[in-house]
Formats: sequence, structure tokens, C-alpha cells
Amino acid sequence: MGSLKYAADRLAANQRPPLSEAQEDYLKQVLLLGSEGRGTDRLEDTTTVSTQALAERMQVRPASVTGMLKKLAELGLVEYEAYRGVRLTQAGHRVALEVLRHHRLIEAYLHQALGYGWEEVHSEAEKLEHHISEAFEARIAQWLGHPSHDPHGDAIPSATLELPQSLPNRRLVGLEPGSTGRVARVATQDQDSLNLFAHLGLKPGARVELLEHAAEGSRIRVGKERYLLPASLAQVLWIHLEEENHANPA
Amino acid sequence: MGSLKYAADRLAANQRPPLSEAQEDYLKQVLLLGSEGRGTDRLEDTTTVSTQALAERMQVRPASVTGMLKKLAELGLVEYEAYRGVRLTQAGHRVALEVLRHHRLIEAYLHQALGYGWEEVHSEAEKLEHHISEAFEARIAQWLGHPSHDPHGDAIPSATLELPQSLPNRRLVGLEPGSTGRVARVATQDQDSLNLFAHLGLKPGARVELLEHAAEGSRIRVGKERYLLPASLAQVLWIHLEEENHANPA
DNA sequence: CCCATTTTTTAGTTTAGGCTAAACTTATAG
DNA sequence: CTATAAGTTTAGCCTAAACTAAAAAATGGG
Repeated sequence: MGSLKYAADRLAANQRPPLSEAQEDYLKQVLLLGSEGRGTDRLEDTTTVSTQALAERMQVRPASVTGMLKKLAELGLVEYEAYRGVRLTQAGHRVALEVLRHHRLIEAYLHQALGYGWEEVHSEAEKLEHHISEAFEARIAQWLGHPSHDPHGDAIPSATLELPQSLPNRRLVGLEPGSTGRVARVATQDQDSLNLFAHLGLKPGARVELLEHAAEGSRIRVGKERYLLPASLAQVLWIHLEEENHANPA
Repeated sequence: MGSLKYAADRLAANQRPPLSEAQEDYLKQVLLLGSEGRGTDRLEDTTTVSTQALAERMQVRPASVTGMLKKLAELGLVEYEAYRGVRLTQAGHRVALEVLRHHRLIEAYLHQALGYGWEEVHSEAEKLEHHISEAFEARIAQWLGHPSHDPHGDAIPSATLELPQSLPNRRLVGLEPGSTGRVARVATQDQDSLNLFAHLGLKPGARVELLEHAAEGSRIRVGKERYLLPASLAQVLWIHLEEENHANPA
């Protein structure tokens, strides 16, 4: 009786029962995985995501993923077809963007307000993103001046969940030798990789030149130093080219 | 096998396996309840705490409390004797103080850095206290200048978990009519009560005069206004008297 | 000092989100 | 067009932390 009443109230107010931390994380990773591995860094979940990819990302067994996907499908947050993968629904997409907004705002705040290194903010934000109120979100967004990107160069969805326009970027691994540009995004969540990038000075905004691609990786120049960047890392480094003509694509 | 090895490692490093949010909350409330209802506001858990009191505070059934207390006793965090109540062990006391430090530092930070009203900070801190790292704790403590009290006037345990010295305070409900002093602590976690105190201007530091005690509550003066404060609220308002002689207690 | 009331415990469920092992699909290679 | 590999799902089990119902213990008033 009571529960029916509350359910009706939620329906009337168009509210969702609160999602668990795990559920939010799954939705976020479906969005991120669905947008990965393509030539653009836009966050659109065109692609369908596999159970296995999700299992690896969540550090969980595939069987556990199946269980969770069924639950999320019942909640109307994903479209799930057995053996074929998942994709976010409208509602699920909104939740994922909300979580991402929290995550990236927190990263920006930790960096700018509390002096965290840009490579340190991810893991702290990972824990906090599920536990802040809308009031907290609003206050740090305001303190930061409603930033469009976080310290890794990732776009921050606006309060209305639109994604800001980003400059055209390409993965370092796909550039022509001789190209020069600035780091736009460091698109990894792996702490060791982040530490390495930070150590090499490869943070968003840094100027970098691609010397050549070799079998062992890509040779690059950063300031006066030259490095050999393994392909796995050159994959996740997005560069905004300097000398390109953006004015007249026609 | 593996688990034995890890257990041994933890023992060697004198580490505890991480506690759940619920476990931390129980320990915190044992500390708070054990220090309540006495003439002092020092945080010492001399008293033993009943299952029932804990159940009310945690919004949970007594049976659930019993279950949790048994678990905490196994972990060596409380001394628990059936039918007689609980008390924190050394180790449990330390955990409780750590959680309290997190909570109160967060409250202070929300108030001073992000402009939250002092009556708004409790519930946000309640969620965040379990999810911040030691690095975060250290950074906000430093930003704040290592404060000794939070916006409600509650003492903040230091990094080494010592409690700062507080001025001698007494509950409003126990003062003699005619006394004047300043609000030292607003010792409630109830949001409605906090809102009311805030509305009346009864925040830490505010000057207040006790006019008289009546059956319906205590008549007070705050600035130019006079109010009748129900006994339940006069209970939780701690006053630092102005005209008392603290210099020579002998 | 006994009985009624209150408090606490016991025993058995529930829900969320993991796990393993086995079974089943889909894709791929002959 | 099968046979096998790779990927996925099912079934069954586990733990944490809540719950309920009922039994047992403690307490306090007459």
C-alpha cells in the first residue's frame, strides 16, 4: 500500500528511484565504451557494447555483467539483447551524462581549488561522483565558472547535459610524421599511464611534435626532450593540430 | 591460501581491512551516544550504549543492531556483552574519531569554502565522510588552517586524533535565569531543529540571554527578539557563559 | 518478590551484487 | 557444412546488512 503510493508519487513527479553506485557505474561505462575506439572524441553511444568489454572495465566477471544488464534493462535504462550487447536508452544516457558531469566537475575542482595534480584527480573523483548532492554540483560548477573541460581535457556536460563543442582532435597514433600540435585530451583512466604522461609533461595544452611512427611506438618531441611513446599510450593521446586550416573545410 | 597470506600482510602492516560505511556509522554513533546526556561536552565514551538507543539513532531495527554489534565485536572494535550494551575498544574509538574528523572537517569546508549555510552542511557531510581519501582530508584541513571546531561548534579531532580544548560550556536548559553568554555548540543532527536555530539567529558565537525557565520551555533573548525555546531544543544548545570566572577555579 | 512491560536476542527472510561451473550461442575455419 | 573456439548466459551459491516474528531475558512497580 505505502509502496504503491510512493511509486505513484514518483511517477507523477517523473522521478526515478535512486540508482545504486554500481548501476551508475555500469551506465557510465556503457557510454564511455560505446564512444571509444572511433576517430572522433564525441560522446555518442552509437555502438553496442559487449558483455566482456564491460566486464573488463568494471573488473568483474562476465556473468555478473549479464545480471546487472538485465536489471538495468528492466529499469528502462538500457536496451539489452542477449548475446548481442547493450546500448543506452534516452533515460540511461541522461543518467550516464549526469554521472560524467559529476566526475569531471569534481576533477576540475580538485585540481583548481585544492591543488591536486591533474594526474591524481581521477581516482578521488571516482569515489566522490556518486555521493555529492545537486547543491554541491552547482556550487563547485559556479566556483569554477562553469568550465567546459576537465584537467584531462575531457568535455564536461553542462547542467542541461549538453556537451560543449570541442576543437577537432586526432589521436597521436594517427598523425602524419612532422605534425605539431597541442595535447587536447589524455584519454586513459589507468593510473600508471597518467603518472607517466604527467612525468613527461604531456598534459593538456602541452606542445608536442610527432617525429615518426616506429614498430615499438611513436617518437615524439616535447620541449627539448624526445621520447618513444608505446602505441598503447599514443592511442589515448589526442592532439589538436596547429597548422591545420579550420576556417574553410569546403 | 591467498586470503591467509593477505591477512598476514595486514597484520604485519598493522592495517585493518576497510570497514563498510555502515560499520563506520555504528562506531561513530556509539561514540556520540556514549558522550551524550552528561553535563560536559567532552567526547569520552565512559558510558555503555544500549541496542535500543543505537537502533533509534541509526533508523534501524534493534535486531539489526545486535547483528552488527556482534560483527564489530569480532573485529575487536567494540566490547559487547549481550543485554548490557556496548562500548568502544581503543581501536574502535580511533575509527570513530577518524570518521568524526572527516565529518567535521567537511562541514567546515563546505561552510567556509563553498558558502553553505552552517545549518545545511550536516547532511552533505554525512554522505561524504566515508568516501574521501586521506589526501583530501589533509588538503581541506590545510586550506582551513587546521580548525579546532566545525560550524556547529563541535570539536574537530586533530590529525593525531586528539580533541582540542574547549571553553567550559553548559546546556541552556541548565542555566540560571538572568545568565548571559554566547552559543558554543548547537548539538543536534535534526534538520528541522537546525533550520529553526538558524532562523532565530542561534548560531555559534551568537549572544543569548536566558530570561526564565517555564513549563513550555525556556524564554530567551537574542538581540532584540525574545523567543520561547522548547526544552528539547534548550537541551542541545550549549552556552559559554560570559561573566564566569574561569581563571581561578580553586 | 513476582508479574507486566520493555528490551534484547534468535531464527529465518530479503535484496544487491558479486562468484563459479556448466550450458548454450555465435562466429570462424576447414 | 560441420567442428571448434570464443563469448555469453544460466543456475546455484555466497556475503553484507537490512527486515519480521517470536522467544527469552532484564527491569521496575506494587
